[in-house]
Amino acid sequence: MQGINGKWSPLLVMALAEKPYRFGELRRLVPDISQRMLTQTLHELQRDGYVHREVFPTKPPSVEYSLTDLGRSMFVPLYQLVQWAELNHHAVRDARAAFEAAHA
Amino acid sequence: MQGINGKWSPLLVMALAEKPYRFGELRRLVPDISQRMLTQTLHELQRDGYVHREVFPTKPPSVEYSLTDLGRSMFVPLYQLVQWAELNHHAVRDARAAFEAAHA
DNA sequence: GTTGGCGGTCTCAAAAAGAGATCAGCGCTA
DNA sequence: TAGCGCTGATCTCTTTTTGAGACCGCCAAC
Repeated sequence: MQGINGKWSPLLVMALAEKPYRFGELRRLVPDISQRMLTQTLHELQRDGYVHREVFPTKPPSVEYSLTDLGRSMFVPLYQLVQWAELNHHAVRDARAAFEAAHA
Repeated sequence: MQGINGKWSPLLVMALAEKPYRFGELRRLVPDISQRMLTQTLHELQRDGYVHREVFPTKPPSVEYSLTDLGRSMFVPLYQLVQWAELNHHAVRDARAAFEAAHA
């Protein structure tokens, strides 16, 4: 499991799978991510070839991030895992509640 | 993506998918994990219902960890992602090398 | 009687993450 | 023309997480 480490990388890949987004849009789209971690995580995703970064010379300059072919190909199995999580998060919640009840 | 956070959880789930293991076996099986993180991660996996912990009153007592049904069901999409990573780690390596060459 | 494996816990240093201020450049408005 | 805000970052400071390693009681083997 290299590259998709950290809790933010998968969220960003999932967001960018829909369509390219700009920095500020991602910031609003991914809740609770700090500007610092957004910069840093996007940089790593770009370095590892998952994400393409393009600067448009508007005023002020805007920066668009999009998935590369590699990023899109990872989205396929990543999406399966996210689907599983959405189907089963209730089971995790129940297990956690039962566990904490047992250890009261 | 709840529960499978941290870099150790997926590795432990992958290991336990093969068969149940004891604490010391997991320690040897998962390279570079510290005893501290192994204890802590197994505890979280148990709390969230992915892993079952059973103590056998041998001498000294042995503790066996195994996947629950929930854990096994997560293994399915997790395995897909690991497969993808194994097929594409070279692309990531190449991208990283190219990136660092460009920013030399 | 000393050594070693077992499954952990405790302490302390290092690394990572979060919060918030700051930056330059330009458009807008007062 | 003086302020204000938006852009995508970066810098500093604090808090959280992780890693490294010592230590624990128990017992079996040597």
